[in-house]
Amino acid sequence: MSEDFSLHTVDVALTPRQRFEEYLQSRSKRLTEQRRILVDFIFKRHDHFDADELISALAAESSQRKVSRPTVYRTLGELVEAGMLRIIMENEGRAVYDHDYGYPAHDHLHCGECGKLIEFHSEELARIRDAVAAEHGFRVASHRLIVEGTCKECLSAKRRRNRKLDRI
Amino acid sequence: MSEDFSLHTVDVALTPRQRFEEYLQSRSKRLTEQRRILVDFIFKRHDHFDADELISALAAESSQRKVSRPTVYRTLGELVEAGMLRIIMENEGRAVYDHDYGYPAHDHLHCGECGKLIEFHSEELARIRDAVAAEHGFRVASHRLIVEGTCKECLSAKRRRNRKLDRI
DNA sequence: CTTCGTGCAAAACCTTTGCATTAAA
DNA sequence: TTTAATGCAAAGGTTTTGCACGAAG
Repeated sequence: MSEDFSLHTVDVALTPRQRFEEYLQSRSKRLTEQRRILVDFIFKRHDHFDADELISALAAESSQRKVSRPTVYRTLGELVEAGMLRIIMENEGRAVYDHDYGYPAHDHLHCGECGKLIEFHSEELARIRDAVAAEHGFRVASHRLIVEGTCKECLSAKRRRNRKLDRI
Repeated sequence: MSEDFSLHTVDVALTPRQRFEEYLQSRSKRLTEQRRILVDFIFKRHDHFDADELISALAAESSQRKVSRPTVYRTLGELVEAGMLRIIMENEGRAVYDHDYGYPAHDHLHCGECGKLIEFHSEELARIRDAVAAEHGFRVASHRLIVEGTCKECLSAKRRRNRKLDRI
């Protein structure tokens, strides 16, 4: 049983880089320059991204030495294994990654008009999830919830358009 | 506003094939032999599948005339557009489809050990989803929730293995 | 030194598309 | 008879892999 909680009892005071180092050491993997660049870059700010966006953004930072595409993919996989990133959805065939470390658990509202992702957190949701799982004797590791729809801004824009049409 | 409810007020008494015919007619599309084979085959029983499994299963039914791979993909897209199928997850790069017609709304527990998908329904969940969306002025179209973890059977198997190890 | 990681190019893989042919309506 | 749909083959686009070289421990 104890190993099942180990993922959740990591020291949250560690920086992402330190956390990643810890993971790498535990697997006898090496902290290379490329992995260092990537973990620092990815956790510099909180946002959602896909592999291509990451590679472009990295290339834009001329100060950074470039990291090859295969290495980016390999490192993304390691960060997911380490529990530091998670894939929240597939957008047009590309996996969209989200921070899963140093940031509170959350889910997303996804606007189908503008593509925006709005984060929210609900304790109640976790409670229901656990209750349902318990009914089935299922042990929860995590969950992924995306609510599809239209955001406030796009709804307003639509209403404006409709009002205009009404007047014609 | 009225158009926003139209998707939910379709006549549920229609068979999947009839429902699909209705959709096709509304778009001036034709009810071809291939589309008939596919809609009948897919809705013959309720389960989750990916394009490849569907093609194999169809090929196994020697009685059925075969449908080409591109046509299968095209028809799956149409059934999704018609609101009769939905993609619940990506499994190893392949889109996993689930019935979204003639079957009550539901979400899934996904066992990471055996890959099983367990369905459940929760009114409370929909309530929370709507409350959160309302807080953000977001209009909900649908949602996708997957709870990852380990199912009862795989937990038992694991416990058996552990007990054995303990005795050594 | 030994082993692991990187970069390059090529491959793998699911899904989509162009086009000539076939079949709905 | 007109227009949409199919099947084939080939292309698309993301992600993965084989392998020789380079770097970490």
